Amino acid sequence: MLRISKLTDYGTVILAQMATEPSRTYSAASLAQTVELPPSTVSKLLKLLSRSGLLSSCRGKQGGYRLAKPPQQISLAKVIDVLEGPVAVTECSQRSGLCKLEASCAIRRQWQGVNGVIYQALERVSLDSLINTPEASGMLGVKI
Amino acid sequence: MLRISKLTDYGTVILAQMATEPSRTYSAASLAQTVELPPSTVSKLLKLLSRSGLLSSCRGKQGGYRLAKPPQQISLAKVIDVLEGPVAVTECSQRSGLCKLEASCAIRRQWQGVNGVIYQALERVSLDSLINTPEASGMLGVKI
DNA sequence: TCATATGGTACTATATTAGTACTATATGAA
DNA sequence: TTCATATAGTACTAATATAGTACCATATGA
Repeated sequence: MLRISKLTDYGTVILAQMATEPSRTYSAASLAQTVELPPSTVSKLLKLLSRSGLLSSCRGKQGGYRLAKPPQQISLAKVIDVLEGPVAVTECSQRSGLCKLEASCAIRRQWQGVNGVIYQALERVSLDSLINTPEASGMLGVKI
Repeated sequence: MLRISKLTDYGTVILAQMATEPSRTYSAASLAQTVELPPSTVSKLLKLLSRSGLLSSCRGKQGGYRLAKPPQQISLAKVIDVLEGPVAVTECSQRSGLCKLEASCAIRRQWQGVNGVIYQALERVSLDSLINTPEASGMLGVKI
């Protein structure tokens, strides 16, 4: 499968929505309505994104969330990192000491190479390119 | 995280080991010993790999498993596909009808593009390159 | 002062993953 | 023929991770 979690997926949908009007402030409730997800789930995600600095927030009446940076400067790699931890295709590509096979493993370095390539691909995709690249084949300049 | 499962990871370790002597027949027990994993787990993986055609098997004395194809023809993408299902970074990149947001989702096509790039990277790595490319930076011809 | 909105935390339910055990079947050699 | 060896299939349990929800605290501005 090699899948990101549903919550991370939701997070990208929410951020992409916010990127359509980057200077606007969105309440959790209104975002939940537009992206058609449970308010509690959207709220949870917005809190996480805010705490990690991807969003800025304001409480009280007229409060809400907005992008802390321009959509060009927020990558999928960063979003994944914030919502589910660093991109690590295998245990050993995150940091050493996690996998007990490490010492005898013959292919650790190779997996790290693969991980690097995948990370780069995710880093090249910004919120901006997410909403302004209608063709899937236009992503990353690669034919699929 | 964006991680493959531990079992899939183990699978690549086992297959890489088998690729060092592609024509040899390995018993589950001997493989378990060399890769330092529980025999029952190794056995489970070998059964799965055999059933899906990546390995051929022979029962009885002197029996065991061997690669069904040359190491150059077995890719990480295929191994992942066999052990945990098709590479699908998001629900919607596997096939339509899985994600309820599909109709209104603005970024589905973009995720499919990202998925395609990742799939290609995994398809370019064969068991052969896994054991014959000591430098992580040599993987896929990309600097990391 | 009060409705609105985020901040933090804790909890529960569900799903997935990992690991193990057991029985059946095939092979080859003594 | 017998028996040790080895895979085939299945089912089960335990552990972990994920998803979803609820509650109360705190800040804001009309």
